[in-house]
Amino acid sequence: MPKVKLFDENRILEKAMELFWKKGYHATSIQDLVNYLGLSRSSIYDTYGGKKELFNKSFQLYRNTNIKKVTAFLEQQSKVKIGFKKLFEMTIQESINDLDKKGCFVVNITTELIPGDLEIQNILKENKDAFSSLFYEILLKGEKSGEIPKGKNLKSIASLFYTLYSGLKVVSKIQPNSKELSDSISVFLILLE
Amino acid sequence: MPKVKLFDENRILEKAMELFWKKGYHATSIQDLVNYLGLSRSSIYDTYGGKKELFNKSFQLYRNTNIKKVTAFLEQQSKVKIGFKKLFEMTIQESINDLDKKGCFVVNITTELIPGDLEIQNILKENKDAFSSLFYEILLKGEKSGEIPKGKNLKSIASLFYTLYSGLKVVSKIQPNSKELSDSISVFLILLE
DNA sequence: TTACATTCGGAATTATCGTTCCGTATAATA
DNA sequence: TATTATACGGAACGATAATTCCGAATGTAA
Repeated sequence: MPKVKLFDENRILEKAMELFWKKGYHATSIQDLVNYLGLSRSSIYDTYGGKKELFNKSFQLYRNTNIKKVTAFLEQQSKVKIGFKKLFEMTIQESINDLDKKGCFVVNITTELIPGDLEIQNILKENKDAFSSLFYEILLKGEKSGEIPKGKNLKSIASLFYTLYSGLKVVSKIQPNSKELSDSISVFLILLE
Repeated sequence: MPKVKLFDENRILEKAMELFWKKGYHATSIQDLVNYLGLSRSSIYDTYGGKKELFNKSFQLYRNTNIKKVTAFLEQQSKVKIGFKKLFEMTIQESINDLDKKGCFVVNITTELIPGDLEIQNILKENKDAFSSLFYEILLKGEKSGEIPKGKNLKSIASLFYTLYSGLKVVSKIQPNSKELSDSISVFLILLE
């Protein structure tokens, strides 16, 4: 009967995610994965399929984790505007703490695999829509509660949030400067006043 | 005495720039370059050094072209706020026209080669500073002329412009939507009012 | 204890990578 | 016209890519 797996499939998937996140898809070789995961080639192929399959699973894990994290964070905030402010401040702080300068896995993959990978492109579209919708719902809540003045184009602001978030994650790779980024966010959030 | 070069070194450099721009650094092989440039391996190596050297020269050409283009564009505008609006609209239109979905070479390389390439990281920092300074000078001009109300944090707005531009170039790769992006920019530019 | 399905590590395989080398073709000079 | 430095194309090179294969190790069920 089958010998039981000697490693935790999900724990290993997390590690694969870290490596693809840091190095990107093309620059990560199977040898890199063997070294980093501590698994042999055959175990990787037997368990996950191949490089692309392992990548897809890692990337899915990242997206699932992220949308859940952000959703939970925003929904537990009592004040909408402060919630978004905290979210952006958190994003900045994460970039500063990330000595590896990994940036955002989604942003990195957007620029690396488009054009050329239509499957990923569709996934990225879904991901963007999920975040835009989340932002929009929260903004709407703020409008209804009177926190955000009526008459604002909330759809555009939601879209703008995603765009700005992506930009932050690019710029943070170059040299994350806490004051510069925080001040920018403060200026930006005047749009909700 | 030396046979004269049969190809235009700069024209070939432009083509190399196109290919690295579209495919990124790692995903572009020498064979890809041989096919796309119409040159043999030895000609590439004799003329440009190697893959990295050719890439560096291509990337430099892109940055030089871009900063000059944007500088000239903004300086020839009589009205500062309309100038920025036109600049962003132009950026959106370029993304829509770009069926290759190349995005921005600088943004693509930022996410692909950081972390891992300190030389490029420094170049990217210089490039960001050049654009931020340009934006700031133009904003200052608008403030002095009375077009932009006094009391705004122009340094932060300049930095925000660069961040937003980067975000636009990421999001545009997924699915450039003229109305969605234009509306976002309109909302964003309320910050100058 | 025995049987055996499955995991594992590492060698083997095939393809492609970046780079170098070399014989031939070329065109400006003497 | 003869000379010759250089550009050129393509073969060759060693390194590394992704993937497959296989024998030894493993641990559960009979």
